[in-house]
Amino acid sequence: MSNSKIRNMEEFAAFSGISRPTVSRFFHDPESVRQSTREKLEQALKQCDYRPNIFAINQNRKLTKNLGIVVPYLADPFFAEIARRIETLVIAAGFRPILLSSHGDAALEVENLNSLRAIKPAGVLLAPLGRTSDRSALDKFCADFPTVSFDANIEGVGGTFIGHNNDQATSVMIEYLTRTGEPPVFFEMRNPPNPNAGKRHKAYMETMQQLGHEQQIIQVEGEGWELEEIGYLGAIQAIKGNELSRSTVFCSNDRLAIGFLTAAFELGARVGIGSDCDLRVAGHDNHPFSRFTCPTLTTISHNYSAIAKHSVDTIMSLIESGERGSERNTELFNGELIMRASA
Amino acid sequence: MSNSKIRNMEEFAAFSGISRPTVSRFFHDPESVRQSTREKLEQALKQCDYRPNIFAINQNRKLTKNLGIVVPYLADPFFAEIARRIETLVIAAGFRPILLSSHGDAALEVENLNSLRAIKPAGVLLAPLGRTSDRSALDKFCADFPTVSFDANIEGVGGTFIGHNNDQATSVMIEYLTRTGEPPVFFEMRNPPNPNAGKRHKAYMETMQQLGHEQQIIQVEGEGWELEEIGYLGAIQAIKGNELSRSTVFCSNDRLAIGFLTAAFELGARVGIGSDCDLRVAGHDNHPFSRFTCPTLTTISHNYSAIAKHSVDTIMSLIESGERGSERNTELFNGELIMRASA
DNA sequence: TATTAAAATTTACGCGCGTAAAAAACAATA
DNA sequence: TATTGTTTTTTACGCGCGTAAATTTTAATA
Repeated sequence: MSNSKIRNMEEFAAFSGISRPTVSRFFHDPESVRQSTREKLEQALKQCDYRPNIFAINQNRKLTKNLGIVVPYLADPFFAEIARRIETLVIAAGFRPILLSSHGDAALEVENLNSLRAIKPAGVLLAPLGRTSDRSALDKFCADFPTVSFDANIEGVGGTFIGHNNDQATSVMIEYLTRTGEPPVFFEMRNPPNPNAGKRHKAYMETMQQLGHEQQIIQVEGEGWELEEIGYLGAIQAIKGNELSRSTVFCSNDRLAIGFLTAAFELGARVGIGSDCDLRVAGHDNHPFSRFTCPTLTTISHNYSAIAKHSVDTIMSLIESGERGSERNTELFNGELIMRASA
Repeated sequence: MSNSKIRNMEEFAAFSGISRPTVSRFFHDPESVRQSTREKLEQALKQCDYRPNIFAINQNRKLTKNLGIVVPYLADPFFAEIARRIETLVIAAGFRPILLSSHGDAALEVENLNSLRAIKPAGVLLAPLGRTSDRSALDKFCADFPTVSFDANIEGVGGTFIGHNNDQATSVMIEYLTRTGEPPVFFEMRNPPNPNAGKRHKAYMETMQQLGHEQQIIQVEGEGWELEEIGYLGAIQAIKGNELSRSTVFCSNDRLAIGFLTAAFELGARVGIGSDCDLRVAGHDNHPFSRFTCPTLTTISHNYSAIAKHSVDTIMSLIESGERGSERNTELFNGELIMRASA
């Protein structure tokens, strides 16, 4: 490599012997220049490590290559996992992912969207907080930028929603639990932060009714995203207080279930599918940690890869078409029963 | 709010009745303009929602307000947790955090640093991958930007390192385990991805020798960051193969310990501190999930808040002083014993 | 009121690149 | 070789803002 004192595109153009506008086109899309020109430029690139200034690019282009990803709580491995998959796909599509977490805070969610405004994203993949979200702020944002929402569905927000089929998943789990034992009690938060909880509640009620079983719901108190702790405290109370009419428990999500297992273990209740067990506990999500609970957690998995892929594909086609995705589509992917030791 | 068709600083200056250079100074530092001027501008801001174009700002300022944060594996709740704390502090300091995860991949780590180069960060907080990192790439980066490394210490990389005192933490745990029972066997990966593992190994050897106890180390196979799985498989083998010379196990980190607990549970080995238990298992890190394992995991906690705060403080003072932090300082924070049920 | 220091304004230039229009060079046909 | 369509070059402007220098206004002091 020669002395790499190339400071801008002007100098690089001079160095490579190609005019600056052509160089500019080359960096925008290498296929848009003649092959012989492309080879010259690639050759020149090897001899000095010039990179176009990203700020100057974004300032002047109407369409940036920035793609915002907003998740409600990145410290939750579930979101970390799906964000990781999405990031990878976004990079592969030639875009720059900007990953932001709302840390469970509605004000920060709005702040994140404002941050994104400033970098003129080509599109945004948004997993909203849900109940606590500032709807009008989300609405405004979706009107200004191509947005695809995933995971949490807030009615009317965003063009397309890509998510998990809570109805199907819930009914599959109930049927499995019933066939292998008895219908479950449903264990959930009274005020869940995430909208999926409401769907699962409804699905439980309907499925149980269809199957002709009595519904029982245990709603635990607690606010925020410390779901394991909330599940733990609620389970202690439910078990100690003999609130469970049956010995099979279907938790609204895996994090609550993890807390439930901790409580059961502490109280000496044996959890598992065997006849020597006191309780069966199932979860929902296939949380990355559910493989390592004691006992391992029977759960329903999201179709992570399909949701990630479809979300990215959708936002890409929205970006290409130049639309906002005004007509509201909803695409749901079925869950998959993961049979483990806990139920 | 009046019609907010303000498109740039020029128009906003006209709207507010203040000259553009003064407006520019105001956005850079509100304290740098006279109070009466400040009030006028704040008033104007309420009537239209103008924001300076961040690309134009960064293009023209030599010093941006961008602060890069690079972690090796964001899907690990440990890093998610520390990243969350750091992000919050960075925002409070008036900087824009850019959080990047290397997803356990050395090539992506280099790619992340290149991405950061493009946005001319004022400084970077870097938790390197460790063993697999491209040292020369990291070195180059640190020479070009003020960098503070945290969590994983690669000798000679970066100016200042802020981390966890593995020596102190390890010896505290060994002493605790010994006093309440017997000295531990050490359970670790043969090829750990993270440099802390090496320090802990060394600290175990030295402390055991000092206390006059026989050292026993179990090294499990496996590559990558799926630590729970690696710990699980290794524990199955160790327990089944009767490889444990003592019944007290000190795992190199909590994620391995979580896998160990899963294995022990599956094999019917009772883990806990009581005399009716077969095994005692301790971890290291106070991983967010260690409170919810079965049994809950006795561990040594990092001083998360101190490490986060000190890392941010250090990079801020580096940025202010305009130095690269060439002299190599190392600051370690002591761990804290967290006594739970597993040991 | 005169003096002085501080703050704001005016004017003007530059950052690094996108992009449009016209002219020139090139490649592929007839 | 002439013709035609494609690619590149030349020229020129603009994006939105930082920033420097000189000037004017304002506020604080004597």
